[in-house]
Amino acid sequence: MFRAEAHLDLAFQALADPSRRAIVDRLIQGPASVSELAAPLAMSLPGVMQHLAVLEASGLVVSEKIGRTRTCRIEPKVLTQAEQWIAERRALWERRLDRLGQFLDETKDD
Amino acid sequence: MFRAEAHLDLAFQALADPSRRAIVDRLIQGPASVSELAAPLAMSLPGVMQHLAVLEASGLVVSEKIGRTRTCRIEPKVLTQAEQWIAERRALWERRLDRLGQFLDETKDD
DNA sequence: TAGAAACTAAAGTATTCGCTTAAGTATTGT
DNA sequence: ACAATACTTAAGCGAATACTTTAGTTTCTA
Repeated sequence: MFRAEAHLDLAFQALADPSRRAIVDRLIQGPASVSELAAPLAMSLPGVMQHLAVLEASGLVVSEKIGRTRTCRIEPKVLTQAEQWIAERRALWERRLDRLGQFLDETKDD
Repeated sequence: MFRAEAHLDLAFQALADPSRRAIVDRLIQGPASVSELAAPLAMSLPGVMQHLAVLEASGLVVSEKIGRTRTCRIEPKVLTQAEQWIAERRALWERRLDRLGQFLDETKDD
């Protein structure tokens, strides 16, 4: 059974962890190696690798290995999809509030 | 130890589950009781309650019990904060691409 | 006032998550 | 060739998740 929104599960799940958001933050500045990403995190290298695996599975990050170093970079498409899911809901919510306010205005003289 | 971004952990974590996103989707249309939220979900009522607890803990949803029914509604503030976290990163990424393109333009005549 | 309705609390379970340490495998510099 | 560098794999472990069933409590309604 396939769900169309399954990629949003992975994206939001990936963003739910502060270490992974820190990695995204770093990669926003530009590509980085695994060790560069690991340096500021109080964690073993395999721990960082596992976070990277989650980020890659979600499509937020892509990487390529050249020689002995793997270079990671942001793939903004999924970031945009997650943003849009929220933006659409917020827009719907605001539109509903508008209709509600309009209704109250129209019926306030009774 | 308190982290300023801890509420983002909870917000993204809450949004990472399809049942919880379905609840948010429903509440965007307007307030609903627990049973109304549970009806479309293939899950026991306590299961739905647990999802609601996660949503309330994240601040995405608030609820109030009147008589024997609890009415839930969306609280859009946290939704907006999550959206903004992503929007800021995407903006930074695009700004970086712009600078990169500009640099390449300025140095292309060699 | 008895019973149905709407939720709530508690406990159990299988799976997943976020780490760890230990032991690899390639690549690269001397 | 040898050692250092940069990652990778595997296994293990405690805590958190996502449910379940069972057994309540409170509040309405006939």
